[in-house]
Amino acid sequence: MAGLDPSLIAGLPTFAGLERKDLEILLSHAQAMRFAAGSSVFEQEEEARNFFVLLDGHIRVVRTTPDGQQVIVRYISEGELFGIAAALGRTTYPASAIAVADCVALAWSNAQWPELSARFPSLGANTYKTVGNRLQDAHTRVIEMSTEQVEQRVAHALLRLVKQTGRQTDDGIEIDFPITRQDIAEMTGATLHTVSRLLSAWEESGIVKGGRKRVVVRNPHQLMLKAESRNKN
Amino acid sequence: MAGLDPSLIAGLPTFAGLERKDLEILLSHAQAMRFAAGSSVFEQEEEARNFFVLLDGHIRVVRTTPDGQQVIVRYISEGELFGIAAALGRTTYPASAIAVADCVALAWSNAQWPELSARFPSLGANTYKTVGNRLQDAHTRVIEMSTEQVEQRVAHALLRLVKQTGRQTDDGIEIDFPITRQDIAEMTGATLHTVSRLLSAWEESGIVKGGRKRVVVRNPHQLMLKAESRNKN
DNA sequence: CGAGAAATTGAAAAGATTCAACTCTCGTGG
DNA sequence: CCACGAGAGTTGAATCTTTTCAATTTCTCG
Repeated sequence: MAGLDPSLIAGLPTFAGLERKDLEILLSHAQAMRFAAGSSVFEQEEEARNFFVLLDGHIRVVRTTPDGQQVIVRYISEGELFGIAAALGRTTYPASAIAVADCVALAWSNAQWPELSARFPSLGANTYKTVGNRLQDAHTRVIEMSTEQVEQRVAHALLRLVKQTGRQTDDGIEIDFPITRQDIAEMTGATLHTVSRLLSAWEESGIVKGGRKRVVVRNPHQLMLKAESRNKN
Repeated sequence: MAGLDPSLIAGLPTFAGLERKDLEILLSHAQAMRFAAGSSVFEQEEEARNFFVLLDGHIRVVRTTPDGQQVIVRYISEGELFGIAAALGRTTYPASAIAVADCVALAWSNAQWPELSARFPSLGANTYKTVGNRLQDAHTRVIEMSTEQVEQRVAHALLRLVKQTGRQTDDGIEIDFPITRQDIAEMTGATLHTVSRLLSAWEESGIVKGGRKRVVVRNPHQLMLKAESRNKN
């Protein structure tokens, strides 16, 4: 048993305020796991056994309605916590998590949460701060869906993705994982048709560049304008 | 200083698992406050000084967009926590809270949260469970807004209000505080016109009974049908 | 190279909003 | 005590955004 290296997680906000020694203790309880692109990390309604930190890759969190419609709750990127049902007193996962690229994650048993969070108060504080941000995000999304048109919502969603996972390329900033029009539709409460039309129009005016499962934002500033004003530009 | 009676809060889920003695300690740190109907408890963006438990009355939590549009985040009823920014590491309130009826609440200083939650672990656990439920609620709302039509969303919103604050009357179950069509619109991302038309239609078929700032649900079962199926009944 | 997934795009239809006018209700002040 | 005025609610008609339906095209991966 070689043990995991503390440098893996030392820089992450989740573990801010912890000593090197604490990190080693934490890691001694963790298990590294790999997930191939397209595979499921956990399923909605399943009994929550673990909580995770994503070390590499991208994960899509999806909730499915009783009648089979899917809504993308969020994308998780490197360094983020996910599957933290335990910290919120839940025994099942409220959504499914699917690897959209090959992923590496650290997993802790949920049974250890009370002990770990008590032993390392900053871990608890950091986690709850994350929860607070997610609650905030969810409300922001409710508000966007209430007050904005599809065009603005799609623009906002792209901007968020770019901010979260954008990778600079010659063409502009590319979203760093495969994403379909259907995915964007499921993030924004639109249909893939409407999203496709919007992206086509934006490509026309040089704001974005599309591709199969690819989106590159060439002109973030113009996209921001689309996101802000309810008037057509 | 007479001190507050533990029986005030003894039955509330938030304080489950605490001894009478603990409750007394907690109450010794709390301050009772009254808010007249229509008055503000705290404002969005304001520095978060306190967190609260509502003992009596009803509170509307509202977020306002930069361009002045309002969205109702939730209604708080008797026994519920609100303004719990501190537990999530926030220093400002993310929304405003307005008393929709005369209210009595207990307030604790946010500065005391770390101490209190450390001293009474079940208080912490209960609080985070509440947070988990609210996160869940917010996601549910995102999903509703993504996948449902206005009619279904309004039906769901009414059913939730009835469940949360319904009061049995001769006519049916009445929502226990003054609520306008505009309010319902702000909860569902619709316009007051559409809400008014829906309620008129439902009144026609005997499902609800309206009034100035009043809604009575006469036939919850039929309303559930409206909430479920995307087909017109 | 072929097949299936992903994307595009036109046309028709539907749902909800916007605009506008009008009515009702209730609390207040003369 | 009653009238009045503002807030709340209703409803028709026009308009607009988005969806739905349908037909094609394009891509890429095995």
